[in-house]
Amino acid sequence: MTLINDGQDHVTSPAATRVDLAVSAVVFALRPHPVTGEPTIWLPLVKRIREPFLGQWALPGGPLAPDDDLATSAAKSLNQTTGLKPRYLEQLYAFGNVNRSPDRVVSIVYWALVRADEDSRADTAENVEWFVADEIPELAFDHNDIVSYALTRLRNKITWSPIAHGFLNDTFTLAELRSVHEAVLGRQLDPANFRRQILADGMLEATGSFVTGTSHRPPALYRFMARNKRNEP
Amino acid sequence: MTLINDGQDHVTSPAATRVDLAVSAVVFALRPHPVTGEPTIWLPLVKRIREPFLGQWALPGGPLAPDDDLATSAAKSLNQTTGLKPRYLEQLYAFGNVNRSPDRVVSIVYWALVRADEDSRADTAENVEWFVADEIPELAFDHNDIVSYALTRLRNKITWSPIAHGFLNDTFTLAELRSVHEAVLGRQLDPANFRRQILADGMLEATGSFVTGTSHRPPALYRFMARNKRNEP
DNA sequence: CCCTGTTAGAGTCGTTTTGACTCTAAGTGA
DNA sequence: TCACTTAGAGTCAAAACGACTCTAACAGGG
Repeated sequence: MTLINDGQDHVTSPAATRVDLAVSAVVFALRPHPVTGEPTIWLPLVKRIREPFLGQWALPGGPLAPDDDLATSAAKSLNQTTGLKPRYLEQLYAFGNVNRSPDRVVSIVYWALVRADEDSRADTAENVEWFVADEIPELAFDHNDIVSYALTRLRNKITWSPIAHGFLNDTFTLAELRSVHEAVLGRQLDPANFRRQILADGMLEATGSFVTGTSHRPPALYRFMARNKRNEP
Repeated sequence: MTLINDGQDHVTSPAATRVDLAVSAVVFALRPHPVTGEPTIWLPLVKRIREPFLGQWALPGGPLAPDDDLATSAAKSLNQTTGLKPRYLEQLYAFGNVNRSPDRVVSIVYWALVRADEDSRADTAENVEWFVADEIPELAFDHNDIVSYALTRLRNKITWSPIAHGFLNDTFTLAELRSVHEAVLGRQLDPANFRRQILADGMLEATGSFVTGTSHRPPALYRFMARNKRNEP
C-alpha cells in the first residue's frame, strides 16, 4: 500500500508556511475612446502604496475577509475602488504560481461588467485611474497576464452568452446591443445578421416601446428575458 | 474622496483570521461499467480519516505546499492517491463559500483525465476507491456539487476541444476516439459524421499504420498533432 | 474457395445555419 | 416634397450538419 494524503479539504498547517490569499477583480466598462471616440473597453487600476511594486498600477483587490464569500469579496473591492456595483460578475481564475510574487500569494480573480451610465461617478477615489484596456501600462505582479486573459474570456464569452447587457441599461435598442458586441470584438457586425441571430437566441423580449426623436425610423426597445421565459429545454 | 483599499495582491493579515487553502482534484478515467460493460466515466474518492465528515468519501487533495504551483499540487495529490500521472489537467474552479465547511477553507479544484491503460495499477492505495461518476455516494463538504460541475465541464469541453486523447494512448483508431466521446456524452454518435467532423478540425494525423487482426477491415491509427502542425491562423 | 458478418471509410442528399447583400419602412430636417 | 438616415424584413448562395447509402477489407465457417 502506498502512503497517501487523505485528500482533505480540511487542514491545519503551521502558520509560518501558509500561503496568503487575495481576491482581485478585472472590471470592464465601455466608454468612448479618447482619440477615436468609438466605444471602447476601459478598466480601473489602483496605484500601489506599498512594496513590492510600490507606485505601479495593479488590479483592485485585497485580502479575503473571513466572513465574505469569494464573489462578495470581489464585489466589495470593485465597489470600493469604483463606487460601482457589478452588473455581471464571474470568477476568472485562481493564480497561484510560486514565482508570481516575492512572497507566496494566491489570487482568486473575478471579472465584472459595469454599466456605462453609472460610470460617471466613477473617478471619485484617489489613486484609482481608468485605462483603455488595450493601452494599459506595465502592471504589478502578473496582472498584465491576468488582464489579457480576462479580455480573452470576455471576447469569447460574448459570442455565445448573453452577457452584453452587463454594459447596458435594462432596456436598449438592438443597435446599442450590437455596438457593445462591436466594441468588445473590435470589428463591425452586419446589422441585419446580428438582429437575426440575437433574436433567434430567444433571450430578448420587445418592450413594446420605441425610441423617439432619432431623425430616422424609431428603433424598438428590448429587454433581456427572465430565465424562465426563455426558450430552454 | 472615498477611502479605498489599495487593491493589493500582497497582504499581511493576522494569522487568526486567515483562511485555509486546499487543492483538490476531480480525476476522470474510462472503464467498463460494472453492469452494462459499456465504457463509463469513473473517478477516485478518498475516505476521510479526520473530522469533519470523518468516514465519508471526499475528493483527493490536501493543503497547498508553499513550494508547489497550484497545478503541481493538484498533480501530486492525484498521483499520491491513484499512482497515475494526468494526461490532461485543468483548473476547474475555486470554491470558497463561507458555509461550505465548518471552518473556512478555500479549495482550488482541478480536473484531470488519466489513461485507461495506466488505470490497472490504480487501486494500490488503501482508503481510495473508484466510483462510477453517475453513481457516487454522498460526499463530504460540497464535493458532490464540485463533481457535478466537473462533469458538466468535461461534457461541454469535449464538444469543442480535443481533450478526448487524455483518455487514450498516443495512437488510436477513430472508433476508439468516438467511443470516448460517446461515453462522455452518454449517447451514440454517427460514425461517418464523427469521422468527417473530427478530421475537419485538423488536429489528427494519420500515423500510416493500421490495426491488424480485427476480423474486419483494418482501421487506421491516428495521433494528435503537435500544436504547430495544426491548421491555425 | 466462397459466403457471411463486421467495421472502415467514402460519398449522397436534404435541412439548417451563416455571411453578404437588397429592399422597404419610418422618422427628421431642409 | 425631397434628401438622408437607420430600422427591420427578406433574398441567395456557400458552408455545416444529420441521416443515410454504398463499397472496401478483413476473419471465420461452410
